[in-house]
Amino acid sequence: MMNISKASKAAGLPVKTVRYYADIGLVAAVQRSDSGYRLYDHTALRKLIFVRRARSFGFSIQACRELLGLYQDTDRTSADVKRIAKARLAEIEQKQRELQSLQNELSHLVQACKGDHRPDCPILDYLA
Amino acid sequence: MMNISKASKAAGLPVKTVRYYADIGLVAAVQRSDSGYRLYDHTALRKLIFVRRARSFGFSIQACRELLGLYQDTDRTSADVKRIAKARLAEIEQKQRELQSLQNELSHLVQACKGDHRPDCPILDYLA
DNA sequence: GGTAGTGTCTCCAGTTAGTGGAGGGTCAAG
DNA sequence: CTTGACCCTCCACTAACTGGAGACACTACC
Repeated sequence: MMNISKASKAAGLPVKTVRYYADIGLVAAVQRSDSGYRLYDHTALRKLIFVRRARSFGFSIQACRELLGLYQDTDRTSADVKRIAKARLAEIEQKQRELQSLQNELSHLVQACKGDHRPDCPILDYLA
Repeated sequence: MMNISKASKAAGLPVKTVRYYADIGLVAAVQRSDSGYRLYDHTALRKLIFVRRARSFGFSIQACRELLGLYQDTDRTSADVKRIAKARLAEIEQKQRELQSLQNELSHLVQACKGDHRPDCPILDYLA
């Protein structure tokens, strides 16, 4: 069991955000210490990490709830799990394609630049 | 020249958002019609598309301003352009790595599921 | 020329997902 | 037993939209 700052460091999230996720019932602390401190275990930590990654790609809190639900709701049929996961996977793949094209555009920009002290950069005409 | 709804459709953004970007001076309309309608051209459209993609990967409006600035500020030295673009490129590459690992996790989930009507799914124990 | 329907305008209020800070209790070291 | 780092709650604020009201504009058909 670890307290909130250790969990937040390990998850790569601000303490404030971890507390917020607990408040809205997204990732609850496993329990409270006698003095009221939130306590997290390995499982809760994994959920925090999962949420951080999912959030960083624009999945909404609601979508994160659904994704976490995949792991937890034992009343769901296997087919339900698969359907939801597949839909998200398609979104991820779409994001990956768009990210690739963003990367291409920027790396083209970087390579086209001589990187010297003159203000001319071939790409400056690109949108002109 | 096209009006706002045509530009927004072509850019894949809601009209409201395009108007918002104009309001905050991120992507201005090229001009107004006699009746006050915002008018966009090909260049403005490219900017809208660029912003949509950048935003969808968590670049802030401020970061988008900087990225668009790369193309437009002819007072910038080539070295400045390169430095800023490189920093963003590193961020993009980091996002791509994280996206990959998110995809792995989900596609593992999908493949582990038989997709039948029973509630058991091998992954349900993953976080239990 | 009139009017229905859609598009556009501004302005203001609400939402999502946090973030900052005040005010106050807790714990471990010296 | 005090000092510094940590934790708590609560409330206000921010970023980036999003929805809706009220009003003007444009197209198209009668």
